[in-house]
Amino acid sequence: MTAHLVPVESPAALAWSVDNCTVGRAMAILGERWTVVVLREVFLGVRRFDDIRRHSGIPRQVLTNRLAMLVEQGLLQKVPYQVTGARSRLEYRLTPRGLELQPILLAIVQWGDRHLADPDGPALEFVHRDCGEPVHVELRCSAGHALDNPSSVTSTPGPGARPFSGPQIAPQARERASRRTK
Amino acid sequence: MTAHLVPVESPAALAWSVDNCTVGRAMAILGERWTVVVLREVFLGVRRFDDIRRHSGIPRQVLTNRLAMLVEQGLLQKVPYQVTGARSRLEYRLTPRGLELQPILLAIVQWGDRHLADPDGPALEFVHRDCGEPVHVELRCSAGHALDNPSSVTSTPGPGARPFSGPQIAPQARERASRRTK
DNA sequence: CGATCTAGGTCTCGTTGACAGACTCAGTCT
DNA sequence: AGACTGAGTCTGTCAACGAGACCTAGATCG
Repeated sequence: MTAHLVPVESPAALAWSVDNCTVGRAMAILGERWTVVVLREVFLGVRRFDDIRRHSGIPRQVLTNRLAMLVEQGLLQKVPYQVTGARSRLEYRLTPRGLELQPILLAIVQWGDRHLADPDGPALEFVHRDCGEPVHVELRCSAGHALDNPSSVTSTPGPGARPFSGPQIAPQARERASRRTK
Repeated sequence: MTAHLVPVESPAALAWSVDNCTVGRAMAILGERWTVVVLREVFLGVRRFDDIRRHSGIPRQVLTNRLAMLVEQGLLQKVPYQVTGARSRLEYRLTPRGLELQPILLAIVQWGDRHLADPDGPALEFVHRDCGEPVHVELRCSAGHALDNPSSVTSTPGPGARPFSGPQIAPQARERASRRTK
């Protein structure tokens, strides 16, 4: 009889499928090494290809890909601009959908500044345009309560929840028919 | 004289180096395809290797790597557990540093639910443990003002700011030196 | 006893993505 | 005409991803 070291409960979340959880989908967009850095640049007002590239150090090809992907996903749009005495070119601006990423970006900045900043502090601060005070992200429920510690948040299945029907991976001996497309 | 199509201002952010901006560093951790999905699982209470793998569909090798990286970065820690009649094993739990990622995760969920959810709605909802009301992320400045639209946030150089000293990319001159060897 | 199950991994290998460096192209400036 | 500039494309190398098979220690079953 072995005494267990921590109480063993089976997490309720395991009963629910997660294959339509939007975290996975969002991270399919945001979860590439440079995507969020590109967005940071655009939020900072750096909107032109070479400006972004020089300012952030992203390789050309990668920047091309990321920008195209972000346009395709509807987070950025191309807007023509023209400096006097040059031909018209395109710059990248946030769409409304892209603007709504701001809380994500600020949450990342907030965490990064707290845990990854240089000893002399963060390079960049985000402030309220009206009063100049620094901005932070906070959690609040619809009843208006501020949620200050992480454990006061819990999760429940939402309207789109589906029961978790075993491993949708490979049940180990699935018919080995369809894979060979070579 | 060519009239320009949009007002052309040089963004102030270009004057400041961004190479110690914490967004880049944070994304070096979070900006891998599956990292945030792993974190979601752990936040949901799914803490064991195979549970995470089956529940989320992450490939084994990738999960191994992500977990090791997250432990190394101090976001997760290994805690031994034991189900009765089995040997002691390890599960992964959030460290305090990891728990502080919750706003990021919730900001992603919030954006994803709004823009990427199935028509029947999100699969998962996060609620206040005490009152059951859904949780959302909001921006607020230190003076207590709620910031509801993205343009009321602006950025200024912070204490660690350094002036931007040209392209730290390739200082290579544009000389057509050598023929390409095919 | 040997066979089997299970959790948590490795190993191998083909595909995709990151990245650097060179080349292109259209319009402008000298 | 020649050089410059912004925004790319092309090419080749190398790391990361992803699928599937294999491995291992302890528990259990026949």
